Amino acid sequence: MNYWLLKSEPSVFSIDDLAAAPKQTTFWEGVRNYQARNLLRDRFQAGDHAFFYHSNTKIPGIAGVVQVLGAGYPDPTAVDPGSPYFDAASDSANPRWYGVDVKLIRKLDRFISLTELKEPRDALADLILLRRGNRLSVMPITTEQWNCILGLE
DNA sequence: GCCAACGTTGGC
DNA sequence: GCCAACGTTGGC
Repeated sequence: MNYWLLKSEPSVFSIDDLAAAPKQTTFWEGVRNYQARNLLRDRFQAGDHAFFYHSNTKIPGIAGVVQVLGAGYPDPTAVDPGSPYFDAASDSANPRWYGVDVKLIRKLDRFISLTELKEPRDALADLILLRRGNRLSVMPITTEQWNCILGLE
């Protein structure tokens, strides 16, 4: 059982989009960064939990909690020429990009903004999200960090 | 919209 | 393998 944080731009796919999706489930597609890919491919397991983070928006922050439904598997959008995530250099016989299925557990009662997460707090001092220059869109969260953030809610 | 920080590409 | 150029991310 692992904890993660998944970033999404709400203008592309928001927590409300997930809430409105069939079975409140979606394939987490379009991740095109190798470090994030390695996590999706090698570390994600059924039953893991993740925060749904809204990035690149007016008030960035954590909007909800999702459950990982299974291990990562190849991202079909990588080999779909019609997809905005198409990667001409990828190859379905030797997949380069991975994603996972996730299901909404719940929207947070109270949105936790990045500003609030940045308030000095020992438990979140090492949160990857807060590292200077961090751009990872899929990152691990420790149990302590997870509990601390849920405690803020 | 700006731009700092970062990742990737490709010439050499 | 180096590194300049370029493209992207994402907070502000």
